[in-house]
Amino acid sequence: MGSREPRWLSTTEQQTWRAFLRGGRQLMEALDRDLVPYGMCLSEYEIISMLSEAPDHQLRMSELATIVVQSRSRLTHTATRLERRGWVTRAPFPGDGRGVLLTLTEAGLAKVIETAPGHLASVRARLIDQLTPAQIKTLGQIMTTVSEGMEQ
Amino acid sequence: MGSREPRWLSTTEQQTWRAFLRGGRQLMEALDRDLVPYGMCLSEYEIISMLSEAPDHQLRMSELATIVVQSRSRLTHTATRLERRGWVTRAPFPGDGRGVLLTLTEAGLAKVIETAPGHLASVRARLIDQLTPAQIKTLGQIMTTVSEGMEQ
DNA sequence: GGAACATGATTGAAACGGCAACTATTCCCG
DNA sequence: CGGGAATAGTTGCCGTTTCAATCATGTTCC
Repeated sequence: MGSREPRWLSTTEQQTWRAFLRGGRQLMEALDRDLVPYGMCLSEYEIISMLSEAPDHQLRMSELATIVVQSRSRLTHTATRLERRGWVTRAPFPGDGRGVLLTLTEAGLAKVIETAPGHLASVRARLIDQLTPAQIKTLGQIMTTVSEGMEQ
Repeated sequence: MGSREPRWLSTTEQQTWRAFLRGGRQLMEALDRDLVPYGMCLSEYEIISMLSEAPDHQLRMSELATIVVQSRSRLTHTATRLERRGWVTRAPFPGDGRGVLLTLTEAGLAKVIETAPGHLASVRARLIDQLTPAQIKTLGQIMTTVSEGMEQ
């Protein structure tokens, strides 16, 4: 039944898709590079940054994994590394013996505070300040749509 | 001189940035997952796909690395893997003894042709078909701007 | 209550990617 | 022309990520 010929992308669609791929890769790479002087990469910063905003600076592993879009296994490994650096600690999750609560330490919070301005400047320079307010708003709508279309 | 207080992101700016991070990660992850049945990941598909569009199905390593935004080292490793699967071959680059020309094999081309429709459907379902034509156009402009701001 | 199933997290091994060192070639310029 | 600098690519090592298997706890339902 379904046509065997796929619906190819129009010129505009293809340009958009290619620009998204290339631009996205370049952006992530640059943000990672900008974090090297602080001794971490973006995915690690995301973790301690999310923790710093959470109530009591703590989140359950599974919830955190969902927020930062990482596999449970990856978060386990990364959390172990962050723990070794003294930025987070593990504790049993109250009320559910399966859960683990990840908590930001004083040193971890200090690291977030130290890193945030530089990272923020990086995001501004490479993304936000390159766009008009209208583009920023549209980009937010687009990526929210994409994201929502992906949750299950 | 420069203010010590950074210019924080406005609510809209922050929402956009977070949605971009999350949505981008989710999208890339989904596209990778959709390629598993074909025995490759997105970054590998990009390589053989670009080769399939190039004159004589061949490109110089350095040029290809720039196009797909991968480090030379990474491309070397990946090319070796693709070579082992019989999808590409290496040859000296004519006219420049330092260069290496990567060529798509018959089998490699067949693999691209086999994979393209499914991958295309994936990009459509998860990104393109979720957006209005106006959004698609704007997204293209945005990501082109971001990309151009990053060259050099 | 307990068997079957689902969920949360960890583990170890293998695959992948980044970095720095290295080789080979080409370019630049006196 | 020749020596130093730049460019292209590879290599080995090591840190990171994935994958499948595992363990522990929770939930469901007869």
